[in-house]
Amino acid sequence: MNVRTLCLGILSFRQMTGYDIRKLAAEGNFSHFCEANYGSIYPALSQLTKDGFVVFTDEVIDGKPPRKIYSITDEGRSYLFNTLNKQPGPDRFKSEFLFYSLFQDKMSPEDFRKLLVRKIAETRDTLESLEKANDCCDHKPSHFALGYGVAMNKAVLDYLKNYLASFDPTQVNEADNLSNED
Amino acid sequence: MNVRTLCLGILSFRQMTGYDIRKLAAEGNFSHFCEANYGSIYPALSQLTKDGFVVFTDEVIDGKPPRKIYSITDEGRSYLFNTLNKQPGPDRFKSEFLFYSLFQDKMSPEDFRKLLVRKIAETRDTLESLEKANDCCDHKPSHFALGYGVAMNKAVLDYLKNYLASFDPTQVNEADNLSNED
DNA sequence: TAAGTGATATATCAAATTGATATATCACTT
DNA sequence: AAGTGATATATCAATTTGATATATCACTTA
Repeated sequence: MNVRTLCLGILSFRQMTGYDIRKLAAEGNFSHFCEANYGSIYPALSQLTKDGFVVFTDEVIDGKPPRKIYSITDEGRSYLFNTLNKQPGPDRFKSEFLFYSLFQDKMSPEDFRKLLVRKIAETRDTLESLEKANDCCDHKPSHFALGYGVAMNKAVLDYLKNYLASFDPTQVNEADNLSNED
Repeated sequence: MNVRTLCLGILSFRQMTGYDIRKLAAEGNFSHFCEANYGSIYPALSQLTKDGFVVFTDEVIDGKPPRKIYSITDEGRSYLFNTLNKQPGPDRFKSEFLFYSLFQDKMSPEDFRKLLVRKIAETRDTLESLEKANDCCDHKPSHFALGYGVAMNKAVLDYLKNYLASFDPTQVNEADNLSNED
């Protein structure tokens, strides 16, 4: 699935700017199962416009910077649902943290413990953000995806906490004082 | 983390060919937390050779196709461990399946059920492969990474099974007859 | 024994994507 | 008045993907 389909999918919910799409796809709760940046979103929107799958209106309000508000067309909608009839590709999971963990025995125990503590804090933040989104959101299909993320991150958090406990039983709650924003 | 660091890390365990690296990084149990293809691995190995971080010997055995066997150098090792001292980037998770699931209410229940059943089979296969690798492997740090994958996939499998049950209680075990290889 | 299939192995390349950066306006605080 | 951070569009080098080309070897099958 490419960024064009991603944009089309997001625009099928409501019209918005490229900036909005990027926020959903790189920071918002969409970002937990897809990703995209300006460098791929803006070209994708140009291509989709050329193909007639989206249209945009130039919003020029005096005293405000101009925006392009994109909406999906009927052709875009049928192209999207056609794509959705194909088999989805496999999930992709990449973890630099796990790669680092392979060299655990080449680091000082102290360094690896720090890595663990940081990861626990990061996972807890992700989990909280997903749970919060799940509470707020009233779009039923989104609950399924958010719940998937919650289940996954809960399992990971448990796993990491147990490992930290076995690693150094006195320090289990240190991650409580660390936020992702550091 | 780029493919150069990935290659360096893999070569720090033992010398091997580009083909071997690709197998580990795209099909083997490494593939569960990092990914790479020929198109990035071979250029990476060229660059690493130019930088003096790896060296290769041309293995020319008569009656066998020639191979380039890459090994990490001392400079490569210190460059690697230097990289490993930096903070790892966040985990990345992308799921075309979850993106599709957002349009659940735009599909027939039958189509979405098929998607679910397939995903359950896929997850079960991944889980089995990780558990098997965990049993065979005697490299301690790898157990941590494999266990992480096991925990994650177990949670996902449970979640999907429960959802399928609530979706259609009579069909929970249908996924048992489906393998990933279809 | 000849043909075919699948694994091993290196390599390249167009297309897609990332990650960073440039530019500019607006809202808000200091 | 200056500075910070959010909004917004856009571009681009570097990286990566995904596909393909080429060739050999091991194995099975006809």
